[in-house]
Amino acid sequence: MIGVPLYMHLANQIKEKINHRTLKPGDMLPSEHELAVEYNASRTTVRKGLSILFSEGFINPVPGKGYFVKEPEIDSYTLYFNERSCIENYTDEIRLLEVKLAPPDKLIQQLRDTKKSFVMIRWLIYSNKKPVAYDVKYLPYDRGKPIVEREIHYATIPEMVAKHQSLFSIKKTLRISAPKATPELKKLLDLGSDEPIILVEQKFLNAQDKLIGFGQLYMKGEYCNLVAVSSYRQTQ
Amino acid sequence: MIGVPLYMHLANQIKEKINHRTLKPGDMLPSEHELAVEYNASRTTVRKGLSILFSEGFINPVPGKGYFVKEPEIDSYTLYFNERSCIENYTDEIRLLEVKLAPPDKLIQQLRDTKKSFVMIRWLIYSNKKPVAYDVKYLPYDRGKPIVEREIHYATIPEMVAKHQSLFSIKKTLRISAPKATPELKKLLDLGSDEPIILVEQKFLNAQDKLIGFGQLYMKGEYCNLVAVSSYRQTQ
DNA sequence: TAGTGGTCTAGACCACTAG
DNA sequence: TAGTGGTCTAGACCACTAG
Repeated sequence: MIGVPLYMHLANQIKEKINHRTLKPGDMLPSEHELAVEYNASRTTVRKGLSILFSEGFINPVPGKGYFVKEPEIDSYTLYFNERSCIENYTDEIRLLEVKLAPPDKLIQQLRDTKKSFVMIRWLIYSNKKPVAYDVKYLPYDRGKPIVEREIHYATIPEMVAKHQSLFSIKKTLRISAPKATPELKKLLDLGSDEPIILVEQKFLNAQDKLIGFGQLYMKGEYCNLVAVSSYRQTQ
Repeated sequence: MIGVPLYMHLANQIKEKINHRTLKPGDMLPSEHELAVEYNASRTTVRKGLSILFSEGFINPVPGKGYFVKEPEIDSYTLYFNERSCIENYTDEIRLLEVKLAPPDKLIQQLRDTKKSFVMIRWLIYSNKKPVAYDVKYLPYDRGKPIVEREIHYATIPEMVAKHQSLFSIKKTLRISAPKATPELKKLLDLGSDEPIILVEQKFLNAQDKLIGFGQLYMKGEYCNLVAVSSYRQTQ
């Protein structure tokens, strides 16, 4: 145990007790004072160890009472997604279909809470000369700023808005579904009759709740890679 | 600003500077000492504020150098999933199809790193008297423990293993795909010719990397609800 | 060598809880 | 009233960085 700080040692020991069910959800931990005596540590050091367990979701402090073991967050997963990594391994070409002012779509009407104009950009993504995904993005259109740059390289929505926008404190939503293919989509992706597609819709709001980007990525089922893993809250 | 602790005030101010791009990714923050002078606070209090910004993913400390603003984690989402909430709103009945020892499936062979036996449990989930989802679960089979209890109520994998297992420090994986429907599936779910399905596969490993549960949930596309949101690391 | 963050102590005062 | 966690201070000693 050389080199392990005292607060980390304390955190690990308690974590192990929780994993081994010596401490169960709802149980109260020894008080900060008791732990300080047990580990021959100052109260400050004990608190540092406990704050780790708190930030990793193991315990909850209740002022005036004590620390309690939480219920584990079993339903929570972390999903990493962007338009490129979701299909990139398979692609060999990306073709820009169109850049234009967003049409008065039903969908876009709903999204447009501001009076801002939006640009619609459509791409087709190819693998082995065959289309495998169809990407539609809607981005706010500023008169002053040119949209030509957006035509040059394929990019994710965050990459496209990064120049005018901080990407901290952004609210994101991602919706995954398997819609029936429309005739247009069947033509674009050259779909077989039974061929399933996955649709991933992205929505980005800034800290002031203004829409800064919306995207729809339609992928042939077999080219789509969506994996989520344990929410791993590690402090160290 | 009454009632806001000093460390929180400091954290909020710096957070705002990062959001407003006064501080940009890669920039170095003032040193702990400088911040202590600026906020008329002790170094301990400054460190507490900075530790919040660290745990929320805004900054990274580099020993001997200083604190640096991180790149925002734009691709990371939080997804809440369990078998019930993903379709529950639509269901009116859940029928147990079968409980038996897991067959020597290709799939199961791969998963079985241990010599343990597995039970297979199959369910059909109905809405409006029509099947909308098909659920297959594989759970470790202990000779000593009865599996009858597993037949009675429909439950999620974590709920089923919770009695013999701590749910802390579990490794979970979730894979989302849209496979072509097999003839068996078409029959079970009474699928139309073009009707898309979504498959969510869950895998649970315990802290010792032993498989403690595997599940496949096939849903009719229109009954499936999969939404992920910003990974919101809030300390307060 | 001066400056940085990392660990740790021993204390103070506070609001809240529960008998 | 005794015990709990929450906030905060002023200090010590350390390893590491970079000129």
